[in-house]
Amino acid sequence: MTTAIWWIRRDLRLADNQALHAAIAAADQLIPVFVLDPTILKSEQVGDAAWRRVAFLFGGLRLLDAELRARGSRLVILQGNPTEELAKLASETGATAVFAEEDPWPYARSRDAAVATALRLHLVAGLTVHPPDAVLKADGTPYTVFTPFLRAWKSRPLPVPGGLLEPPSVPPVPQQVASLPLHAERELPPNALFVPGEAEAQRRLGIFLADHDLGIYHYAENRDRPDMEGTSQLSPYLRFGMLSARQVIVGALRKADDAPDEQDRHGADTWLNELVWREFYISIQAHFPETADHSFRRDLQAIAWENDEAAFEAWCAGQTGYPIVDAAMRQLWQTGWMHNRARMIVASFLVKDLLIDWRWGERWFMQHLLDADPSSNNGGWQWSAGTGTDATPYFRIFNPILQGRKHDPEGVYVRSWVPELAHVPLRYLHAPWEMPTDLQAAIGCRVGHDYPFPVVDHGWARERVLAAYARSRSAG
DNA sequence: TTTTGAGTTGTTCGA
DNA sequence: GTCGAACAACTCAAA
Repeated sequence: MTTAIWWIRRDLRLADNQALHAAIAAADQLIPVFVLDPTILKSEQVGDAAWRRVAFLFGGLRLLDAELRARGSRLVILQGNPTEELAKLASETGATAVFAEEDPWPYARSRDAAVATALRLHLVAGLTVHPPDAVLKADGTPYTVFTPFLRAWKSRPLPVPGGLLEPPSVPPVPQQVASLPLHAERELPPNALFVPGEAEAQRRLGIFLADHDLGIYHYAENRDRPDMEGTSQLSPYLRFGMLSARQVIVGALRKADDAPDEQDRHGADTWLNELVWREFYISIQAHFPETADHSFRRDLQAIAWENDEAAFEAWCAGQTGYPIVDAAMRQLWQTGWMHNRARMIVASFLVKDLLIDWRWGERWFMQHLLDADPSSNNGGWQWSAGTGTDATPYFRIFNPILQGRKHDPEGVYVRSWVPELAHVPLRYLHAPWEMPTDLQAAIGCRVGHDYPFPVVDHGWARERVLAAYARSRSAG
């Protein structure tokens, strides 16, 4: 009788789970384990900032437990240092091996290295369709520019072994193994935007892939409109592995192949590209772990950030006086999610307009986004800051007024998240300080009283950040 | 080794 | 209001 441990980390699913399959193939008894790691939970909890993520995770774990019980198994919850907890479990049960999905996040790698010194740890691919070492340049070094990476990625055959896509039957758990209860500080409200679980993830994927005005075929036209539900909103599910990258990418490729016309195919292609961006940033993190807390570009490591605490608080609270920025930050605070276009706008605003270190924004996103993934979040912030892998021209600075007018042309997004601006005429909605004072009084929205003045003048801030970047570049 | 083409997502200004 | 050019130079990838 051999016993194996399936160590679940960010792959909360039964279908298309290569680590689970490898574990099943190796053992007669299987112990599915999730270790509540204080290092992760603590670092994510500043105040109770991460309560929503924890609640989403715990909800997902409970549902995974229910799915396992329906198959005669169950989920074992442990708490503490993973090496100690797993070693203890292995000695109690006689488990001889641990199977887990590979994760290139620097903390995950050091954690796994520690576990591997104590136990036979098998790390199995699955976080991405193509593991970081599978997409390399001809000379064996990693890509650092997206487009060539995309070409190479697409030229690789898609590994789709048969049978993996269906949930497997799971061997039983030894009787004596104890599990801790899951108590979240706060539970997700019943009307939460995101309901956890593999079944919900599959349901949402099915809806996005179906033919309708807000589906994959219209993604290319709709994706930049935060006032519409034109994106898949699958990111929290990918983050916790309630869906596999392969399930999603196979879906996108099939829809691209089946597209009735060129425009539909373009929609599916555009969405696929976004998924390849995820793979790209995971590859970057695997090969350049130092970029987790440093600019990828060395010449931009010496920027003299302003780091004004009060300005940062205004940004966090959605009180900057720029409506599109405030709408987005309040959407994040209230739902744990933010539209992708809005992420770019608030990131550009924090870094370029407020001249605040991109790491501050990165941390805020990590704490509040349900989908916060170290690789994608870091890559996105470094891209916005212009410090990342794809050198964006230094002069690409978003104008929050123009971005608002362009991407929220009817003001629906701003009005739904910034209710004090609900009655501001569209003409002034993205620059309310330009409203005549008698109009402000008439509609009950006095700028400086009911809604803040801009924390910074965009034109002035633009010159300031250009100068700060120029100084760093000439110093480096 | 050298050369060549290209690089997610913009803004501003002046005609 | 619309349109095209300027905004710099640099690094990467591949031939």
